[in-house]
Amino acid sequence: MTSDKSDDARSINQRVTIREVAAKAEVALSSVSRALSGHPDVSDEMRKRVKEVADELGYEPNLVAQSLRSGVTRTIGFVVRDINNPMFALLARSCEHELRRNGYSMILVNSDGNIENENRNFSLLRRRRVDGLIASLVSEDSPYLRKNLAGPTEEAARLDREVKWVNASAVLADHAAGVHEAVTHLINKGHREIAFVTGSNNVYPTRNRLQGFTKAFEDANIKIQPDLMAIGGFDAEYALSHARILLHRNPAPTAILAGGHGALMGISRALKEKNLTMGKEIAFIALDQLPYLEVFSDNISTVYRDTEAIGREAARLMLEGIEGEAPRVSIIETQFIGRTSSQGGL
Amino acid sequence: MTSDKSDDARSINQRVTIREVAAKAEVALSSVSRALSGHPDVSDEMRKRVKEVADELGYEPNLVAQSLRSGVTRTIGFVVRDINNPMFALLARSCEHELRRNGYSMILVNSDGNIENENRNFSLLRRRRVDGLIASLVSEDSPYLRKNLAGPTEEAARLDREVKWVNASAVLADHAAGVHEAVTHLINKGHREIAFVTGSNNVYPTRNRLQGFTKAFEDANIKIQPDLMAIGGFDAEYALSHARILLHRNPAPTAILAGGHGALMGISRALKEKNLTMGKEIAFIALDQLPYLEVFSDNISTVYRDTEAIGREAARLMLEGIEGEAPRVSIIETQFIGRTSSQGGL
DNA sequence: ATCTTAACTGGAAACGTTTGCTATAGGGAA
DNA sequence: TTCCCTATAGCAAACGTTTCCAGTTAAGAT
Repeated sequence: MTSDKSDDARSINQRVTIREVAAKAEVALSSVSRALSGHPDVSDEMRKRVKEVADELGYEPNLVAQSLRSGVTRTIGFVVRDINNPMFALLARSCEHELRRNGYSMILVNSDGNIENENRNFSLLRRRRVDGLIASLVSEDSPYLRKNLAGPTEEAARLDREVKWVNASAVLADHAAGVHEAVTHLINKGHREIAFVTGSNNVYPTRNRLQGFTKAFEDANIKIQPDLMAIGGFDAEYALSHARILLHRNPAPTAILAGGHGALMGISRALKEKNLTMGKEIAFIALDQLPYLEVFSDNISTVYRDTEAIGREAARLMLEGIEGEAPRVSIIETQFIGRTSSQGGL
Repeated sequence: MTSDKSDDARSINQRVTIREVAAKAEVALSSVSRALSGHPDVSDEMRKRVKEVADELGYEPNLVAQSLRSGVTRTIGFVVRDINNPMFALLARSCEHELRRNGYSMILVNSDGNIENENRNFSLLRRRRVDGLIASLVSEDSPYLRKNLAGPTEEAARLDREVKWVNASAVLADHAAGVHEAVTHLINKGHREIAFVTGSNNVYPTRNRLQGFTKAFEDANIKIQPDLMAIGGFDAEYALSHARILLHRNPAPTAILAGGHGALMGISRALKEKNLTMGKEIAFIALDQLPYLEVFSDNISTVYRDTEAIGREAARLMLEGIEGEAPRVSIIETQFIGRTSSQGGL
């Protein structure tokens, strides 16, 4: 409870600066800077002396001043579409880890699915002079995008988004492949009434999944039934209301696909309402391996992608870009993992 | 002296500074600064003119320079014990939201349960001159704590940790109350062999839960059985191996408590191995309302606390502290929520 | 012995803001 | 008229670094 006076005056007052180190070591400011930053033009003697004094005084360089002078903040902004999706937590985590391993910090901001928020977030991060932006955009046709992605001063990397006119790095998952696999699996088992609930198609993952979905039908020479597709909302409410409608259809769907976290939540609630069990009365596949599924719902068939790899890869692309390398696009593969929830339904 | 060439280069590559705004508006630097920062000593005419020019040039203030000059970064560091625990994701999210609402950014760093990492994280954030630190410490007796929490220059707030000798704000959950309620519930139903798997007691939540646990036995005048308590590890592996041992005990436990995310994972795996179903052969209670439980495992009895409120409250304490108010401790209540998993077992 | 060079070291000017101080103009009071 | 405010505006000095440039010294080359 009692604050200690045991430390010297320094800890009560301001922080130690390079100037004080220089004074105590009786050398020039510039020498301290060079000694501490590993500059070659410093004698061993000098480096040793300065380091000793710096340690003794508990000197900790001011990154703010360093940034101002050097023009580099060693900070990356991470703009996330909607952090309610636990997928993003995982992504952010692995990305932060990789960045910090390379001496960068990450500032994470959440757009809450709102374009205006997203724009404000970009602006904030730009004012903070981050060295780079990693973004999972709310929409690929926001009116602010041009301003926010075409900035000349910082690197940009997109997470699972296509923006044709901007030449920045991106990590894209090959959703289509996994979805194709999953749907083909269902078709082969005899399913014809396959429902699909997903977010809006103003972002790449939705469009890409739809491609996989329709291609599977085409390849099987089966006509797709548009009224079994609910495309438009990422939230559980959208999914719940549309799943209800789909389940009342005649003929009822024998299988149902959830295009992400919100869809998964909404659909599972709708199924519970009608007392339908996944893998029994209806086949179910989650088109994303949400992290919480590992814990309890290990019966759920999913389209898997290595989310941590995506975060790590995004960080790598970012660092490469900062190093001056040309932007590139990295594709992460996906894979259907059949478990019991995709059985039954027929 | 810089040449025309470099001036050109600057206007293409570099960002607009206050100096360029001043030049174009034909006023002094200081006037631009005052006009844009809302300083009172500025005529309406001046403010209007400056704002117009600033907008026209797309001026965005350099927060790095502002920070250096003003000594304030409007950034809070959030040091999290182990981000693998989904609890922390939720916490961080609500905290970030509240901070940003008040004009602050958050830098989140993960200690991975390691004291050395934690120390490095503190050091990094201090070098970044954050205005405050919010920390869920790895341990309450780390040797680095004195250095890291007693800093004179930034505010500190603790998340669910007791450190008696430091006078900083804290948010503490009243785990004991909820656990007491839960255990009393079990005792009243006739349980006597109640097992408890939890993390190590070098942090407050473990100790506090233990208090509630033992008090419930005392109040019921029943002797506690120490060999039913596994205290020591936060990870699922620890919980798994100790749950196995506990389940082989004779007499076998009729109920089992999980003291957090890792314990929950480990125990549920151990139960599955022995083909025991929660709520049937054995009663089960999670001493934390992990966020993923809402999605699928809505049958699990828990001790609930409002995690988002904790994050929000931490942010508030931080902001209060920055405003100059005295540190204070905020208690969040907990509550036993009985569902089907805590039935059976007898 | 003198010149060159190499290996440092120190001084001072940036980086982009904020802010204390001083200067000016115009208006009201004396 | 003279004097003193008040309301603005501008100048210049910080903030804590890095880095360019110019010295200094000692050693090697001639």
